[in-house]
Amino acid sequence: MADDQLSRVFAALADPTRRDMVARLAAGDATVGELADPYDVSIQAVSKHIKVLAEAGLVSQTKDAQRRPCHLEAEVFELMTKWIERYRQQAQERYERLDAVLAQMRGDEQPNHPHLQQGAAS
Amino acid sequence: MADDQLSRVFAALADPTRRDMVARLAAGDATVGELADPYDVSIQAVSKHIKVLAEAGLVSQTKDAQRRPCHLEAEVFELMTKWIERYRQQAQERYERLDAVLAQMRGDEQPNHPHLQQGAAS
DNA sequence: TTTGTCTTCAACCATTTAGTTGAACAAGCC
DNA sequence: GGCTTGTTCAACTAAATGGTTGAAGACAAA
Repeated sequence: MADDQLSRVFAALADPTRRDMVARLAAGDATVGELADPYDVSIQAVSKHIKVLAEAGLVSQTKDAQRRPCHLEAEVFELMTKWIERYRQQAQERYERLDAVLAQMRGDEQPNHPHLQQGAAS
Repeated sequence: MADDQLSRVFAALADPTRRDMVARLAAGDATVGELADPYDVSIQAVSKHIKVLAEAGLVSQTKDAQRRPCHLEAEVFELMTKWIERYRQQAQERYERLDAVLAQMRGDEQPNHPHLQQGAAS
């Protein structure tokens, strides 16, 4: 997998177990053991999942005696939404532009949107 | 990998090459060959990437003679943003609640943390 | 019909991933 | 000190991923 953060975040959330853990953590911090409880896999496996989430910057861990409470880091979500929004919006605009062109082709002669340009991507 | 759509979408976007293709497609439809052009990998590899994006519902392909123009399907983005927003918001609220509790424990009149700028607790 | 272009399929290889078990480490409890 | 609890590390396995090359399918052009 690629080593940039966005890739790590998307990859981390591509696993339903890990998304589930994020959901759990959104409701409140939890230790590794507490997080592992609902699942039918070894605690080591859960520990690995948490490591993946942590390396993506989605959770942080602190120390409490032997325990390692996990905390959701919500800021990273913005990294994703920003990326998503950029292209969602761009696609939306393009769609609307196409719509205008279709309207024009349908015969109305408003000379308003003369340029349907498919430039190279950035 | 898990077989639910959300997993497929996240997994598809975990690859920078595929994110790049999405960016390209947001600017306009493109054939497989056109998409492959900027990259240093075989056209078959690109074809596979497109297949992954298509199976995630991010891209659709139509027919134009031998060509297979790819089109970005922006609706799927909403599936992601919905999931993300849910937990981002939840975590944010929890954070603010915690903040209020801390303020209360401090016994006092300063409702805000220094690092929590917005959302005056009321 | 033959040839060339665009794309996908199939088989293969190297690397990564998600899981396992067993051992180790660290801190509280007796 | 010696046990118990919570977590991680290490080594291993099976499956998935991203890449390759070669062949084949589908269509256009000659």
